[in-house]
Amino acid sequence: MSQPFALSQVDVASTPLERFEEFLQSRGKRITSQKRLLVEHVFSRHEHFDADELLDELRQRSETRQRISRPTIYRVLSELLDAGLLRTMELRGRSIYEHDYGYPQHDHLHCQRCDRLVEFHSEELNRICQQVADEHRFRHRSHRLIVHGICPDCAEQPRRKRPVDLV
Amino acid sequence: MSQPFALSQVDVASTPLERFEEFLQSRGKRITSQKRLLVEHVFSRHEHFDADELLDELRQRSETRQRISRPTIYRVLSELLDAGLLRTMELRGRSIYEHDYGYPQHDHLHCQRCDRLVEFHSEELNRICQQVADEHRFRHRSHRLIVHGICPDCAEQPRRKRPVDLV
DNA sequence: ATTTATGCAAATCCTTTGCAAATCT
DNA sequence: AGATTTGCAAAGGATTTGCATAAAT
Repeated sequence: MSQPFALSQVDVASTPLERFEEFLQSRGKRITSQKRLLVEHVFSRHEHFDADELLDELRQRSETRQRISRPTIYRVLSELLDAGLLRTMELRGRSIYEHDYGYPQHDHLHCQRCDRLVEFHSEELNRICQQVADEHRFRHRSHRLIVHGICPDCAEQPRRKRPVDLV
Repeated sequence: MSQPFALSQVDVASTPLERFEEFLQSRGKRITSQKRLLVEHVFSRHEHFDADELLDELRQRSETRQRISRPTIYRVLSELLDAGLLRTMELRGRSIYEHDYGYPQHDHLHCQRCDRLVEFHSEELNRICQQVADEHRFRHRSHRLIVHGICPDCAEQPRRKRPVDLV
């Protein structure tokens, strides 16, 4: 859970799974069916999710009768963070994960009513972060901005309670 | 834990405690010695803190042999959030609280090595948040930006582990 | 007198860990 | 074979809740 992983310039891994396998190899870690299953599932859609949702979804995929346990979910997620394939943020006391490989840096709008997450990108914001860090002589590594508010849908139909999914 | 609290235009409460008392009254809640103690302690310094630190500190203030229990800490903190006197953010899986009354809106630089928090203010950032919300037709309520990096001190003495306090 | 708040103990929720058995390389 | 990984059960840490008692209005 620490050192950044630098891809060697020679081999350019293309799929998340390939990249993950390289990462594992470089660390002397092993590739298992659970890890493959999890990575393939996670990168088959571009959605935000938490550990519980992942666990449920993987258990429903009966095709693979390969069950994956909760501890393993957490262990693999942690490796994926180390590998730079996923990013995480805390929302309502739980960790929310999202792709960090092959997707541009972005931040989020969060609907306080239905929990919806909408992504946005702002170069101007990146500039500000860098500038603020410089001013305080911080070495800038990353940032997280969440704009909290009410989404258009919820603004219309007032007061329903978190009806849907994390998009 | 919800409705924004609007101060009536007539009486302008000045101290946090006064404002809290007004809030409590408006909700038919009661003012107790524990609440007073907690509010006075919290607003006697302008620092970030978590529930545990607060509990320890209040227990050391032996002047008041009024002990305050952990559940009560959490209950009062929650009221203070509702009252708009405190704001909170999640850091390393725990809630960090800070003043939200009498202090200008600001965001934070966070040192990933020693956990130090440094505040900064940026009008430009506020503008961007408003603009992004508008673009997505969100009703903007608030935002949270944390710039993660390494503070100047930690950059010098590499690799020591979270030596200090949350400033 | 009534109603809300407190403190205790226990429960919850999310996440992590110890350990023996199973799986990679 | 030898090392890592898994799954299970149980532990952990932060926060919340049920309930009887204490305190506020």
